[in-house]
Amino acid sequence: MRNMFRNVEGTNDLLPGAQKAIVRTEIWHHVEEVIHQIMLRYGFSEIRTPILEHTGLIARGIGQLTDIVSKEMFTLERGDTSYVLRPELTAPIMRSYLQHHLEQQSGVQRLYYLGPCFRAERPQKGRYRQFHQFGAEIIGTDDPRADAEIITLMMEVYDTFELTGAKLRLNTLGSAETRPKYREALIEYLIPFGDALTAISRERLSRNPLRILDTKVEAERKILENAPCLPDYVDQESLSNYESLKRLLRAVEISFVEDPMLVRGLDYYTRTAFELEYGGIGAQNALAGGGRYDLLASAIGAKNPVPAVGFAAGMERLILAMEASGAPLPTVRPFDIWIVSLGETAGKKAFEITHYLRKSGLRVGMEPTKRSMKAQMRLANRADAHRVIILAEQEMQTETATVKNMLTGEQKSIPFIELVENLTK
RNA sequence: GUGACCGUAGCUCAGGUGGUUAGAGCGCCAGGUUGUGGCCCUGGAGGUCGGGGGUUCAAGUCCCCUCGGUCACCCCA
Repeated sequence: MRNMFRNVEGTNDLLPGAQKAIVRTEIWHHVEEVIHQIMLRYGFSEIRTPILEHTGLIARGIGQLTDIVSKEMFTLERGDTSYVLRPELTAPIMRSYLQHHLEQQSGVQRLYYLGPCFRAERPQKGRYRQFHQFGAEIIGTDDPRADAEIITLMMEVYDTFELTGAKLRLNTLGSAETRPKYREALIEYLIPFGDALTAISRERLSRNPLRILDTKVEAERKILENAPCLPDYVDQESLSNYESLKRLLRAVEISFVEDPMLVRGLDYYTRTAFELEYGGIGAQNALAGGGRYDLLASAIGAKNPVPAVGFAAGMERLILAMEASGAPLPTVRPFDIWIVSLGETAGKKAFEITHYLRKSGLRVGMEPTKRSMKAQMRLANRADAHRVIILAEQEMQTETATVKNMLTGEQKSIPFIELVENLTK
């Protein structure tokens, strides 16, 4: 044990039958499958981009001064090129959209994704160095109906998993033109408090003052109660878009709370910003977040602006929340048949029968060992097999298989040639 | 990056003030049924007590260092 390698800090091995849902492969299969189905139903198509991207894309897309870029990236150098393990997927998807000229396709693009991301943060509950995000983007329109559609899609996922008690928070960040005005007003308001702010907030005051808004420090929250309100500084068009969005959400009975303090940690967001919050999965309580990012395309080199809106969600946090809330988790499909054999000739026959039963669609198990019948029966029982086929000397002589129903204990003999037909009917 | 707590069998954990061959439950394997599971009974395998150093006649137990884990700050999905 002591000298063995172990998985890298902040990463997880997913195992079959694991106790904790978050590392159990069966749960992941189920959750992924449901997400694919929902995305399909909402008219979104899957996009898969590489895990490796150029560092420059991420730095320019997400913003040089953001925490993600300034201290949380896994970068690797090779020759004189710098690569990064993607910390999120919105920038890579916009890169791919631009690179492949998806704007030339008819209509807006509805894309979704699901895959691993990497951030070099200190791991804790709900936060890992390799984690998995799924999300969706609507690229090519600034219509508030797209914003509403993204939010309804996101909510549909959590509804489907019967997760109740999540809180949707909503805000508008305004346009690229009005944001600086609010920024100045906020700085002006906060400067007199000087020492009352934490060191971190004082630092952010010059670099990224909006982030102070979602501080957890009680004293700072109190100071912020009378701070200038973001929506008051927002331009007329953003405001009317925001009103439209709220009307659309109310029309389809999506409940939300407006939170003028809500901001996002990535630079590319404008106008709509939202977050889905859930207590009970530790300090990392954001299940998903997103918003409009009309500036991203330009930031990474597009000639013309490309309006877009999307959400990103954490798989681990979703599973953690499902587990915490007692939402139903999938069970493992039991075996239809388990094959038990004694002796060499019966063993060969067992292999053959296993093969043909599997070809006919049944889930069939057997263990290629020479263990006792008792031991093999125990395995069958543990695999939750409905029926067991027993093959030993007697069966080989009569060319019939003994088939035992594990629920009733009842046994019958079935000739080898009728076996597949008999068991599949 | 900072801090707190925790590292004893595969898993969950017991092991007052340091003292003979380190324990339990679950799990695993085998036997109780010369070819039959679940329940029960019996037995067995499995541990350099995270690692290193120190104090001591004696350390799982005390001290130091180190590695690992968990949670929190921060940040965000």
